[in-house]
Amino acid sequence: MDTEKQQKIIEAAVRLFGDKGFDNTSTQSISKEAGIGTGTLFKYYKSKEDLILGAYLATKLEMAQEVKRDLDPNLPFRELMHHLWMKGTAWSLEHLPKHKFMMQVKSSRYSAADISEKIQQEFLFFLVAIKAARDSGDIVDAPLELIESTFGTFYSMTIDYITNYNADPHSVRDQAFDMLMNALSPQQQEK
Amino acid sequence: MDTEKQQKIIEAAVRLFGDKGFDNTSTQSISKEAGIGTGTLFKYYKSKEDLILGAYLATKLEMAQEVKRDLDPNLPFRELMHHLWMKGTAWSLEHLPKHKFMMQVKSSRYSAADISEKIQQEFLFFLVAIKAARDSGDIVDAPLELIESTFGTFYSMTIDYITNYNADPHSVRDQAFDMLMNALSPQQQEK
DNA sequence: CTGGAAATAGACCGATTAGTCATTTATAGT
DNA sequence: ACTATAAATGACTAATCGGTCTATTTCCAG
Repeated sequence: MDTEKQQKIIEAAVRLFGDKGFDNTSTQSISKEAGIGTGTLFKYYKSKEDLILGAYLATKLEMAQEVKRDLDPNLPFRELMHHLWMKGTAWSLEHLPKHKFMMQVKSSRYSAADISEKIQQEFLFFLVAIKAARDSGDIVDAPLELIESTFGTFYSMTIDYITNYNADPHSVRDQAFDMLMNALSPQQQEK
Repeated sequence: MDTEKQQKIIEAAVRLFGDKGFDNTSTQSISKEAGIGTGTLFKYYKSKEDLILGAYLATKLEMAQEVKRDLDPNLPFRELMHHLWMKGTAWSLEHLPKHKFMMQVKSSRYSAADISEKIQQEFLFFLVAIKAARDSGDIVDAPLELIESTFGTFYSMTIDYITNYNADPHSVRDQAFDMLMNALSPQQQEK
């Protein structure tokens, strides 16, 4: 197996998938873009679904690595989130096709237990930090997964907004982060 | 043109699309589900894309009507949002296939200027209310469309969370609303 | 240089699709 | 009852798809 060729395949697939969607991207066009034969593609990935999930895992790991660089997991919650937010938005805006591709996979019917698990592993520290912050009353007392989803939806909304409206990345990124932190702030006892 | 038959088509299309996605739903299966011939479908909608957009508009208008029932547009911002939130979540949870279908259209390549405009018209009061609240300092001073997107993403996240985790709709709906209002609250001058 | 194994290519296959069109069926006016 | 018009039908078509298979090229050990 030629890992360099495999890299070419993934790059081509992510680019085309991200651009035109899974169902409008034929395996033929991917192999052509990667500069290989149709049959060769299926030696590396036994099906289109396999390719999608393989590319997803590779891309997600690539992003995770970048986002976790120089990260001190013992930082206070807000600083930890801020680090992830800044590194994450920068990476996504620099690699928009990859970002779009990953968003597509998330909202698609494609998923595989082993891949989801590997990714969850990679972001385990994130869940742990949320739990710690919640238990110590630093953030809202809501289900962990709801808090996680809030982060995720805010994140993709922000990237979408910046790209769709050609908005200034810095100001939107900062403002959205403040809004996110407000959303997660402990609810005041009211009325 | 038989509007009753058209209704049947839309219902069948929304159900199937919402369930299996556009690209895994053939026009044949839609016409079969609607109890009509393949050719008839294309008398009512000149293409599959036309059908998708037509069904989208019809479903969106149906939801808008329900959500705006008994709505006093002069309510204070928070109460107005609360009304929309309660009516909206109730409708979406009662009509999950329709909700899923609309989410799919939003994140798809399908869009048409005239349809987007009609829908925008229908929710104009919403933008106006946001603008008024922002101008009077009741909520965060952010771009209108960013505030609107925040509402939208919170909304779909909440529906997704409730359905995916079989969570208690009432408590999640209420908690998410509080988080949303916190996100939109005016940022305090800091540091 | 040689031979055999591994990697590659792309023509090809069966299946499926959106959309068409000749034909049949229903409707309505006289 | 008859005819003209409109509506409905589903077999059909051309194109495209994911995936296979065999002929060919590449590679390297001896």
